[in-house]
Amino acid sequence: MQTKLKTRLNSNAQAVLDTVQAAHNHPTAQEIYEAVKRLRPNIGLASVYRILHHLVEQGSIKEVGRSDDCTGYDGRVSRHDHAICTNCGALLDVPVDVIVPSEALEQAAYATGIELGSYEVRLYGLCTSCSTQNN
Amino acid sequence: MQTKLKTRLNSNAQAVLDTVQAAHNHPTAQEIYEAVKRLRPNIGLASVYRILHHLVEQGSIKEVGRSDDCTGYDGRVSRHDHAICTNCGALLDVPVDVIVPSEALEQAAYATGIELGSYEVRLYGLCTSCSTQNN
DNA sequence: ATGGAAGTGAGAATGATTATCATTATTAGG
DNA sequence: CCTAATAATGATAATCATTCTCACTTCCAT
Repeated sequence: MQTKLKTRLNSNAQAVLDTVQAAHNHPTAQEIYEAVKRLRPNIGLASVYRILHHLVEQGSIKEVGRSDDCTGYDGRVSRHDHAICTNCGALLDVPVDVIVPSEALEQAAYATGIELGSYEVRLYGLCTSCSTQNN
Repeated sequence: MQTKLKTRLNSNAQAVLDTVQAAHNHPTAQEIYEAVKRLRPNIGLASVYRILHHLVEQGSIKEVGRSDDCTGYDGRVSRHDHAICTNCGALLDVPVDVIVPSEALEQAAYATGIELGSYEVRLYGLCTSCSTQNN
């Protein structure tokens, strides 16, 4: 059975949330663990995972898939798009909204039978450093 | 060092490619392995993984992230969009193209510094079966 | 045939994530 | 202030997809 955290965050959970929100990249659980340990040296990796799941379930943070096999976490929960480097796998936030015409969204949702909640645009290409260095 | 397969596919690689292309869902390496074993009973899981990587590198198939932690493979390599159920994690192909205005794409690419190659729209919401069963 | 390169399958190793469990904090009553 | 119920914790083991290793086979070109 899963442990059910209370609504009010305790210090460990708060430290994890702060760390994720402060991060600009999309840190892995390991990276978050290492960062949080500076504030709360006794925290265990298992707790970090537990807290991250809870925060995701709450909607306070979001999961993002990464090119390597591990999961990244994102403190930016509002709708936004991503750019993904097809060479190095970097995952970047797009700082402007990519607007998709609502008719196109509705038509696609209808065609799949899905009850549309939100959407995301993913841009694939070469990031700055990968397109610069010719390899 | 990685093994370098020749351009012409041998029987194992051909069987894997056929299986992925025949699949309508987005099968995992395990599922592909089990399906291919019916045609080539002696094939090993490691070979399936090797061949899948090779086919991806060739551009004959594509990887897709899945909600569970494993990777799915897609025989449909042309540009298309996906619908993802936020409840059960199902990943569906969108049978129509979701057109994003090219100005929006270019602006976003410029803002991130990425050299744009392609893009994908992801629709999030409840799939038919999940929205029907009220849970 | 034959020699080398490519490809193979079995099983071990890896590494992220999850489960287990005894211990410690926290809370609500009394 | 006790105290008992409950929630949370950290260490560790277990899980599971994927990758690595390596001896063995296949496949050509000579």
